[in-house]
Amino acid sequence: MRPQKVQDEELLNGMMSVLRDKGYDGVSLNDLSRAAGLQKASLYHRFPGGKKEIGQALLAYIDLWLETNILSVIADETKPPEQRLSKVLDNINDIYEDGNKACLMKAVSGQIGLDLFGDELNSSMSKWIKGFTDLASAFGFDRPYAKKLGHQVLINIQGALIVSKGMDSNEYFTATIEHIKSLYLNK
Amino acid sequence: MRPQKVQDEELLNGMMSVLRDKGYDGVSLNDLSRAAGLQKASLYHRFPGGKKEIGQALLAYIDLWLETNILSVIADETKPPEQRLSKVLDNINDIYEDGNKACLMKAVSGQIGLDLFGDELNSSMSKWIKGFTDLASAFGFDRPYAKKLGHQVLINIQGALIVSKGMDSNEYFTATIEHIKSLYLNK
DNA sequence: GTCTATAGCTAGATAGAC
DNA sequence: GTCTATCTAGCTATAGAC
Repeated sequence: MRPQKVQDEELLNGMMSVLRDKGYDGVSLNDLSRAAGLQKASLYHRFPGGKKEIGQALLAYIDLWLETNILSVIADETKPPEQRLSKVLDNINDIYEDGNKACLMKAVSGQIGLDLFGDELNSSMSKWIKGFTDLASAFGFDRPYAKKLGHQVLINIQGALIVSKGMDSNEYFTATIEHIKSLYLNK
Repeated sequence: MRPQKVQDEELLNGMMSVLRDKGYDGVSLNDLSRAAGLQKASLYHRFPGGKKEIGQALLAYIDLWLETNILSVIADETKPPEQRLSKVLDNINDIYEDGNKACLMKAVSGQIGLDLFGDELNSSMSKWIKGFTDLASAFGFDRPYAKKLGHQVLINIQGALIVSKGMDSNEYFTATIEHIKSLYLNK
């Protein structure tokens, strides 16, 4: 077996970046190939299903990030809820590079992306919402209000990323993270 | 002068719909041509600059909608602020079809769209924010809080549209419109 | 497993008839 | 002003050498 020139993680990270920047429709296999450090034909060896399979792999990769950096942190009942909130918001700042980097979910939310990845997108969003709903419950909010908070976290983050891009300033994202924190802390 | 087969408004409305659905990168001139009811070459007669000029025309068309249906409503001091709020939220529900239709600003918020239309996008978003900031001032909120509300309206609408698409349910959008209303009314 | 080369197609854009 | 026909470049995807 000839060894892989580029390991899975490095390859996925490179392609993830360019897919988030350009969106599923805007990114080409040449873009992905360059970002991965492999020729197009080699990408097809790793992902026989082509562009669609690459999209699925990246959505699965983000889903793993979500489980590790959001859901498992929230579910860790050995830590106080304030500490869990602080940690997940730090992780969110990291992955979105303080608001300068777009979200993969947005990148696949066009008509074609919904056709190809609708189920995966729905699943990831449901997990975000459920996680932040559970966190609100851990803070002691009643169930209806906890659900409202869960929705609002995802909505605010997605909206703040779009507005930060459009206004060419991450102040909107930064303020939104603080706003989310205050929603949980100001009882 | 041979008469136009399709009038400007009809043509722009058709192209606007498909551009919002597919995004700037995802929409083709064939798509736009079909939606406009004109052949590709005829589109180039109307818009010599091609796809880019069509994007600019549609952004200008939305800007006109924004002035008419949001900004001028908010600026109408002959009506009480509660009535202006109610009217602009109705108009927002209309243009986004109760959360089932994507936003043009999101459709051009990818890397290529930002390159081509960054200034126009920034200008439109600034107007949204300023409008809803002014509306908050009319409700009597102090300036810092009014600015915060202005940001939050745009962020919440953009986020709610993405989440509604991803979750395949407009309940998030509908709840967000109600949430925005409550932010202004609950002093 | 990776590569070069290329097939087959569709994209955006243009030429020229009417 | 609109149309059919076409150009070139880029796209996704594949073939086959190493």
